[in-house]
Amino acid sequence: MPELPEVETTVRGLARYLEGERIARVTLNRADLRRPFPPDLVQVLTGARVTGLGRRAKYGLIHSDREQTMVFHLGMSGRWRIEPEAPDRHDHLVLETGSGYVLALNDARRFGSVDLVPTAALDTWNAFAALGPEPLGDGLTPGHLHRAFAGRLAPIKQLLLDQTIVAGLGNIYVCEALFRSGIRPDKPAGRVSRAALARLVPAIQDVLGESIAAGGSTIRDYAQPNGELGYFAASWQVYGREGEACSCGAPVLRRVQGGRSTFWCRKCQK
DNA sequence: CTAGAGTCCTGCCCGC
DNA sequence: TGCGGGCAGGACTCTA
Repeated sequence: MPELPEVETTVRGLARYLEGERIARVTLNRADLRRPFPPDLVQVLTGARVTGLGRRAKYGLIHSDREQTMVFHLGMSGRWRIEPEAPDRHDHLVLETGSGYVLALNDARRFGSVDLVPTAALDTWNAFAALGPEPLGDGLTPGHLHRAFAGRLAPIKQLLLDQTIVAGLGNIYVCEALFRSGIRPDKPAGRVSRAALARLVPAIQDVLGESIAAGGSTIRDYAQPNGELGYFAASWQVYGREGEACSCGAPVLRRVQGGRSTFWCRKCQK
Protein backbone atom coordinates (compact mmCIF):
# COMPACT_ATOMS: atom_id res chain seq x y z
CA MET A 1 0.00 0.00 0.00
CA PRO A 2 2.19 2.64 1.23
CA GLU A 3 4.45 5.01 -0.57
CA LEU A 4 5.35 8.42 0.76
CA PRO A 5 1.87 10.00 0.46
CA GLU A 6 0.19 7.09 2.20
CA VAL A 7 2.71 7.12 5.03
CA GLU A 8 2.34 10.88 5.37
CA THR A 9 -1.43 10.54 5.48
CA THR A 10 -1.13 7.75 8.03
CA VAL A 11 1.14 9.77 10.27
CA ARG A 12 -1.14 12.81 10.14
CA GLY A 13 -4.10 10.60 11.02
CA LEU A 14 -2.27 8.98 13.91
CA ALA A 15 -1.18 12.34 15.27
CA ARG A 16 -4.76 13.26 16.07
CA TYR A 17 -5.00 10.33 18.44
CA LEU A 18 -1.45 10.07 19.76
CA GLU A 19 0.08 13.54 20.01
CA GLY A 20 0.61 14.33 23.69
CA GLU A 21 -1.10 11.12 24.76
CA ARG A 22 0.23 8.63 27.24
CA ILE A 23 0.44 5.05 26.01
CA ALA A 24 -1.43 3.09 28.65
CA ARG A 25 -1.10 -0.38 27.21
CA VAL A 26 0.92 -2.11 24.52
CA THR A 27 -0.07 -5.54 23.21
CA LEU A 28 2.07 -7.65 20.90
CA ASN A 29 0.20 -10.45 19.20
CA ARG A 30 3.23 -12.06 17.62
CA ALA A 31 6.99 -11.89 17.89
CA ASP A 32 7.89 -10.51 14.49
CA LEU A 33 6.95 -8.90 11.21
CA ARG A 34 9.75 -8.90 8.62
CA ARG A 35 12.06 -8.77 11.62
CA PRO A 36 11.47 -9.46 15.29
CA PHE A 37 9.87 -6.65 17.27
CA PRO A 38 12.42 -4.97 19.57
CA PRO A 39 12.62 -7.07 22.73
CA ASP A 40 12.09 -4.03 24.95
CA LEU A 41 9.30 -2.47 22.89
CA VAL A 42 6.47 -3.13 25.35
CA GLN A 43 8.53 -2.08 28.34
CA VAL A 44 9.74 1.15 26.76
CA LEU A 45 6.41 2.26 25.33
CA THR A 46 4.14 1.36 28.22
CA GLY A 47 3.55 4.52 30.20
CA ALA A 48 5.49 6.67 27.74
CA ARG A 49 4.08 9.94 26.48
CA VAL A 50 4.02 10.62 22.75
CA THR A 51 5.83 13.88 22.16
CA GLY A 52 5.33 14.06 18.40
CA LEU A 53 5.01 12.19 15.13
CA GLY A 54 6.98 12.39 11.95
CA ARG A 55 7.97 10.71 8.73
CA ARG A 56 11.24 9.92 6.98
CA ALA A 57 10.89 8.43 3.48
CA LYS A 58 8.35 5.61 3.89
CA TYR A 59 8.95 5.29 7.63
CA GLY A 60 6.56 6.64 10.25
CA LEU A 61 8.01 8.03 13.49
CA ILE A 62 6.38 8.07 16.91
CA HIS A 63 8.56 10.05 19.29
CA SER A 64 8.26 9.41 23.01
CA ASP A 65 9.42 11.08 26.20
CA ARG A 66 11.60 8.01 26.85
CA GLU A 67 14.07 9.47 24.32
CA GLN A 68 13.19 6.56 22.07
CA THR A 69 11.33 6.77 18.78
CA MET A 70 9.20 3.94 17.49
CA VAL A 71 9.92 3.66 13.77
CA PHE A 72 7.42 1.74 11.67
CA HIS A 73 7.49 0.69 8.04
CA LEU A 74 4.26 -0.49 6.46
CA GLY A 75 5.80 -2.76 3.81
CA MET A 76 3.25 -3.70 1.17
CA SER A 77 0.13 -4.27 3.23
CA GLY A 78 0.64 -2.44 6.51
CA ARG A 79 -1.89 0.03 7.88
CA TRP A 80 -2.98 1.49 11.17
CA ARG A 81 -6.55 0.89 12.26
CA ILE A 82 -7.98 3.46 14.66
CA GLU A 83 -10.68 2.34 17.07
CA PRO A 84 -11.28 -0.89 15.14
CA GLU A 85 -14.78 -2.22 15.51
CA ALA A 86 -13.52 -5.76 15.86
CA PRO A 87 -10.08 -7.31 16.24
CA ASP A 88 -8.44 -8.68 13.11
CA ARG A 89 -6.07 -11.62 12.89
CA HIS A 90 -3.46 -9.31 11.36
CA ASP A 91 -3.51 -6.74 14.15
CA HIS A 92 0.04 -7.45 15.32
CA LEU A 93 0.65 -4.51 17.64
CA VAL A 94 -2.08 -2.70 19.57
CA LEU A 95 -1.66 0.57 21.46
CA GLU A 96 -4.20 1.89 23.95
CA THR A 97 -3.86 5.50 24.97
CA GLY A 98 -4.60 7.17 28.28
CA SER A 99 -7.75 8.62 26.74
CA GLY A 100 -8.90 5.15 25.77
CA TYR A 101 -8.17 5.20 22.05
CA VAL A 102 -7.19 1.90 20.47
CA LEU A 103 -4.74 1.86 17.55
CA ALA A 104 -3.80 -1.36 15.80
CA LEU A 105 -0.89 -1.90 13.44
CA ASN A 106 -2.31 -4.36 10.91
CA ASP A 107 -0.17 -6.04 8.25
CA ALA A 108 -1.42 -9.12 6.44
CA ARG A 109 1.77 -9.85 4.53
CA ARG A 110 4.08 -8.86 7.36
CA PHE A 111 6.63 -7.17 5.11
CA GLY A 112 6.57 -4.22 7.49
CA SER A 113 8.80 -3.58 10.48
CA VAL A 114 8.90 -1.86 13.84
CA ASP A 115 12.08 -0.58 15.45
CA LEU A 116 12.97 1.40 18.53
CA VAL A 117 15.70 3.98 17.93
CA PRO A 118 17.21 6.56 20.29
CA THR A 119 15.61 9.81 19.14
CA ALA A 120 18.90 11.69 19.22
CA ALA A 121 20.52 9.11 16.93
CA LEU A 122 17.78 8.81 14.31
CA ASP A 123 19.76 10.45 11.52
CA THR A 124 22.62 8.05 11.90
CA TRP A 125 20.46 4.97 12.38
CA ASN A 126 21.44 2.31 9.88
CA ALA A 127 18.28 2.33 7.84
CA PHE A 128 18.22 6.13 7.65
CA ALA A 129 21.89 6.91 7.11
CA ALA A 130 21.90 5.64 3.52
CA LEU A 131 18.61 7.20 2.42
CA GLY A 132 18.60 9.75 -0.35
CA PRO A 133 16.95 13.15 -0.04
CA GLU A 134 13.29 13.65 0.73
CA PRO A 135 11.53 14.36 -2.55
CA LEU A 136 9.49 17.16 -0.97
CA GLY A 137 12.54 18.78 0.64
CA ASP A 138 15.31 20.94 -0.77
CA GLY A 139 17.61 18.04 -1.55
CA LEU A 140 15.88 16.71 -4.62
CA THR A 141 17.17 18.75 -7.52
CA PRO A 142 17.90 18.03 -11.18
CA GLY A 143 21.59 18.29 -10.31
CA HIS A 144 21.26 15.64 -7.61
CA LEU A 145 19.61 13.24 -10.02
CA HIS A 146 22.14 14.03 -12.72
CA ARG A 147 24.99 13.11 -10.38
CA ALA A 148 23.23 10.01 -9.07
CA PHE A 149 22.44 8.78 -12.58
CA ALA A 150 25.83 9.55 -14.11
CA GLY A 151 27.20 6.52 -15.89
CA ARG A 152 24.27 4.32 -14.90
CA LEU A 153 22.79 2.13 -17.59
CA ALA A 154 19.92 0.82 -15.48
CA PRO A 155 16.48 2.06 -16.54
CA ILE A 156 15.49 5.30 -14.84
CA LYS A 157 12.36 3.59 -13.53
CA GLN A 158 14.44 1.21 -11.47
CA LEU A 159 16.80 3.84 -10.11
CA LEU A 160 13.93 6.04 -8.97
CA LEU A 161 12.80 3.13 -6.81
CA ASP A 162 16.26 3.05 -5.19
CA GLN A 163 15.73 4.67 -1.80
CA THR A 164 19.37 5.74 -1.60
CA ILE A 165 18.85 8.00 -4.62
CA VAL A 166 15.46 9.44 -3.67
CA ALA A 167 13.70 8.36 -0.49
CA GLY A 168 9.99 7.67 -0.50
CA LEU A 169 9.02 6.91 -4.07
CA GLY A 170 7.39 3.59 -4.92
CA ASN A 171 5.99 1.90 -7.98
CA ILE A 172 2.87 4.02 -8.41
CA TYR A 173 4.38 7.47 -8.08
CA VAL A 174 7.44 6.62 -10.16
CA CYS A 175 5.18 5.54 -13.02
CA GLU A 176 3.07 8.67 -12.66
CA ALA A 177 6.00 11.07 -12.38
CA LEU A 178 7.72 9.61 -15.45
CA PHE A 179 4.49 9.94 -17.39
CA ARG A 180 4.01 13.54 -16.30
CA SER A 181 7.52 14.45 -17.31
CA GLY A 182 7.40 12.57 -20.61
CA ILE A 183 10.32 10.21 -19.89
CA ARG A 184 10.37 6.61 -21.05
CA PRO A 185 10.69 4.29 -18.03
CA ASP A 186 13.22 2.08 -19.80
CA LYS A 187 15.56 4.92 -20.72
CA PRO A 188 19.04 4.34 -19.29
CA ALA A 189 19.22 6.71 -16.35
CA GLY A 190 22.57 8.13 -17.35
CA ARG A 191 21.23 9.14 -20.74
CA VAL A 192 18.29 11.21 -19.51
CA SER A 193 18.87 14.83 -20.44
CA ARG A 194 19.22 17.67 -17.96
CA ALA A 195 16.09 19.21 -19.46
CA ALA A 196 14.14 16.02 -18.79
CA LEU A 197 15.44 15.86 -15.22
CA ALA A 198 14.37 19.46 -14.77
CA ARG A 199 10.83 18.38 -15.70
CA LEU A 200 11.01 15.23 -13.57
CA VAL A 201 11.72 16.93 -10.24
CA PRO A 202 8.59 19.11 -10.22
CA ALA A 203 6.58 16.21 -11.62
CA ILE A 204 7.60 14.09 -8.62
CA GLN A 205 6.81 16.89 -6.20
CA ASP A 206 3.47 17.66 -7.80
CA VAL A 207 2.24 14.09 -7.91
CA LEU A 208 3.23 13.47 -4.29
CA GLY A 209 1.74 16.75 -3.13
CA GLU A 210 -1.51 16.18 -4.95
CA SER A 211 -1.78 12.69 -3.53
CA ILE A 212 -1.21 13.85 0.04
CA ALA A 213 -3.89 16.49 -0.45
CA ALA A 214 -6.24 13.74 -1.61
CA GLY A 215 -5.50 11.54 1.39
CA GLY A 216 -3.29 9.14 -0.55
CA SER A 217 -4.18 6.36 -2.94
CA THR A 218 -6.60 3.74 -1.73
CA ILE A 219 -6.08 0.34 -3.29
CA ARG A 220 -7.23 -2.89 -1.78
CA ASP A 221 -6.84 -2.46 1.95
CA TYR A 222 -5.46 1.02 2.37
CA ALA A 223 -7.51 3.62 4.16
CA GLN A 224 -6.44 6.61 6.18
CA PRO A 225 -6.30 5.78 9.86
CA ASN A 226 -9.69 7.35 10.43
CA GLY A 227 -11.16 4.94 7.89
CA GLU A 228 -11.66 7.51 5.16
CA LEU A 229 -10.50 6.40 1.75
CA GLY A 230 -7.76 8.32 -0.01
CA TYR A 231 -9.01 9.25 -3.42
CA PHE A 232 -5.84 9.86 -5.39
CA ALA A 233 -6.16 6.51 -7.20
CA ALA A 234 -8.81 8.21 -9.31
CA SER A 235 -6.10 10.60 -10.54
CA TRP A 236 -3.68 7.95 -11.78
CA GLN A 237 -2.99 8.57 -15.45
CA VAL A 238 -1.11 5.35 -16.24
CA TYR A 239 -0.67 3.16 -13.15
CA GLY A 240 -3.08 0.24 -13.23
CA ARG A 241 -4.53 1.39 -16.54
CA GLU A 242 -3.06 -1.12 -18.98
CA GLY A 243 -5.09 -1.14 -22.19
CA GLU A 244 -7.03 2.00 -21.35
CA ALA A 245 -6.63 5.08 -23.49
CA CYS A 246 -3.99 7.56 -22.43
CA SER A 247 -5.08 11.19 -22.60
CA CYS A 248 -3.37 11.24 -26.05
CA GLY A 249 -5.55 8.38 -27.23
CA ALA A 250 -2.82 5.72 -27.42
CA PRO A 251 -3.20 2.67 -25.19
CA VAL A 252 -1.46 2.60 -21.83
CA LEU A 253 1.18 -0.13 -21.91
CA ARG A 254 2.45 -2.43 -19.18
CA ARG A 255 5.81 -4.14 -18.97
CA VAL A 256 7.83 -5.74 -16.22
CA GLN A 257 11.06 -4.08 -15.09
CA GLY A 258 13.05 -5.53 -12.25
CA GLY A 259 10.13 -7.73 -11.34
CA ARG A 260 7.74 -4.80 -10.99
CA SER A 261 4.99 -3.67 -13.34
CA THR A 262 5.63 -0.44 -15.19
CA PHE A 263 2.77 1.44 -16.84
CA TRP A 264 3.54 3.99 -19.52
CA CYS A 265 2.54 5.55 -22.83
CA ARG A 266 4.80 5.02 -25.83
CA LYS A 267 3.56 8.17 -27.50
CA CYS A 268 3.84 10.57 -24.55
CA GLN A 269 7.11 9.27 -23.06
CA LYS A 270 10.33 9.54 -25.05
C1' DC B 1 30.63 -1.24 -7.83
C1' DT B 2 26.39 -2.87 -10.73
C1' DA B 3 22.57 -5.70 -12.23
C1' DG B 4 19.39 -9.36 -11.94
C1' DA B 5 16.91 -13.06 -9.68
C1' DG B 6 14.92 -14.92 -5.78
C1' DT B 7 12.72 -14.47 -1.22
C1' DC B 8 9.62 -13.20 2.52
C1' DC B 9 3.81 -13.52 3.27
C1' DT B 10 -1.29 -13.36 2.69
C1' DG B 11 -5.27 -12.20 0.00
C1' DC B 12 -7.83 -11.27 -3.99
C1' DC B 13 -9.26 -11.83 -8.67
C1' DC B 14 -9.66 -14.30 -12.83
C1' DG B 15 -10.29 -18.24 -15.75
C1' DC B 16 -11.44 -22.95 -16.08
C1' DT C 1 -18.43 -23.91 -6.02
C1' DG C 2 -13.53 -25.16 -6.03
C1' DC C 3 -8.84 -24.74 -7.50
C1' DG C 4 -4.66 -23.09 -9.56
C1' DG C 5 -2.12 -19.23 -11.33
C1' DG C 6 -0.94 -14.58 -11.35
C1' DC C 7 -0.62 -10.40 -9.21
C1' DA C 8 0.01 -6.81 -5.41
C1' DG C 9 1.87 -0.22 -2.78
C1' DG C 10 8.64 -3.00 -0.50
C1' DA C 11 13.06 -4.16 0.49
C1' DC C 12 16.48 -7.45 1.62
C1' DT C 13 19.94 -11.18 0.27
C1' DC C 14 22.45 -13.73 -2.86
C1' DT C 15 24.90 -14.54 -7.18
C1' DA C 16 27.47 -13.32 -11.25
